[in-house]
Amino acid sequence: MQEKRGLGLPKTKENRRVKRKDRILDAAEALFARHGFDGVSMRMVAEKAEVDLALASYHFGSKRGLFDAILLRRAEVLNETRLAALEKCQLEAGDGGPTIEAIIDAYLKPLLAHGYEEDEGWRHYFELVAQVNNSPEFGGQLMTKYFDPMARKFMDAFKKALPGADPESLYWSYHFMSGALTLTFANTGRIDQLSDGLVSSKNMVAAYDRMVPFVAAGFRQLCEKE
Amino acid sequence: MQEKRGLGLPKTKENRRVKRKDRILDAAEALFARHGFDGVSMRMVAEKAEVDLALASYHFGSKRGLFDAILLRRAEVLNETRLAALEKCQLEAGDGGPTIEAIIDAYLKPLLAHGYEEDEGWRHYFELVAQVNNSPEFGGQLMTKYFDPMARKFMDAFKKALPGADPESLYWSYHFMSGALTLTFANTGRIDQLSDGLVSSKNMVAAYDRMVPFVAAGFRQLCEKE
DNA sequence: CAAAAAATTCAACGATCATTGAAAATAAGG
DNA sequence: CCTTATTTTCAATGATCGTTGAATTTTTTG
Repeated sequence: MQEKRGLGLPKTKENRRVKRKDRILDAAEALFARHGFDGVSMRMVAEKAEVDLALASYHFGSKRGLFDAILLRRAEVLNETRLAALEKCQLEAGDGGPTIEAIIDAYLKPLLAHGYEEDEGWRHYFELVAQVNNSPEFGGQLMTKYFDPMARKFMDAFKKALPGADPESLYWSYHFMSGALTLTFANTGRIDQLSDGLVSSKNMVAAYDRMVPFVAAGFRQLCEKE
Repeated sequence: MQEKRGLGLPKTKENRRVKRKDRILDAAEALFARHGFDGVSMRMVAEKAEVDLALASYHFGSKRGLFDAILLRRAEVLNETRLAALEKCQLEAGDGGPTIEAIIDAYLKPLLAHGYEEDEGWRHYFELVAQVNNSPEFGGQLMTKYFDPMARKFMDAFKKALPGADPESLYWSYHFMSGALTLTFANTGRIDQLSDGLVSSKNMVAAYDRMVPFVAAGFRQLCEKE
């Protein structure tokens, strides 16, 4: 009911041309994050994005194509930011290499870097990744597809920081970190209810401040020699 | 294609009457665990359970009713087992109360107790809980509904074992443990791929042996006074 | 400005969805 | 054995699903 095409202020030219694809991505991202792949219909996406039903299929080929485009869009940004943070802390550390805390920090902090508090798009994206990561159907292959090269670089850094560690323990430690991270950013409100409102799941800085030492201690306990 | 009604050996009487409801629950549990609530149709359930399409609606009222029945069925068992393990370790510990490791052990070990390796039903259930736990739509309220009283008893035990700890840190620590646990039991195969097959996500005992010290160290680092 | 290309709309396709009322079959109770 | 209650089947409902071909509009290109 908003405005019919033609009338209303048409804004700038590209505000109507390229913006439609992005509006579809943003709307679908929010919906997939909340309801999962099968809980969202193309009609819901079209309505939320205020575009014609057929337009998403035209731009992305299929519902699955739309889903993949959403995952890819921010994965590229996130991977670059994480790897940049890793290289930065490696350069600063010198020969000895960075500490466990510094590596974990490089892994976690980028999630808060892209204006997490302000940009609901990133919040939706992390909620989506949390669902994908825990999906037995697609979790393994999709996380591998979009995050593996980045994750392997971090694994190498951990190995160097924890010389002589049991490799299996290293991978499990990373896995535990991934699980803690994704549930935290899943924004389910669970911790709010369990703590009777004492803890707010919206306060990601508070969660971040605790996740780094928590995970670091776990890594050390499990992987530190002697 | 198995056997049509009437012919074939009808087994005992109740083997055909009550067993149908259980067959529906088992089939739906496996399907929901893999595809999520919206990824499963009543027809898929009926086909897998080898019953008529209308039977699940008759027994459980609706698709959502079926879903809730699945969650509830094993939640009751799991909560009892966990609380029994908690009380047992509290009795054995005496006045000083149990250690962090003992409490975490009481929380984690019951997942392996119900014949995890043999009983695929429990494996499916944990996969389902992993998805629910990370679902922004239902995660918070469903986990609260089915696991809150048990979780609060464990929180009390943690508080007693870590006197003077910042309450917020305690809740976050529990949250991180929950995330690590659910992702591990989600069985996504992610860790297999990341480690090039070095680590098998099927080896839950290996994961358990590492999760206890990992999480315990995190709790201590974050919540131990001194 | 005209022609070509890209983007958008419209209408419809066949398939599948969850649910249900009525009929049929089975089990339980007297 | 007869009656009643429960369970199971059957058939159909209206709704919604993802996708698509053709028509129309808008943008780009020459």
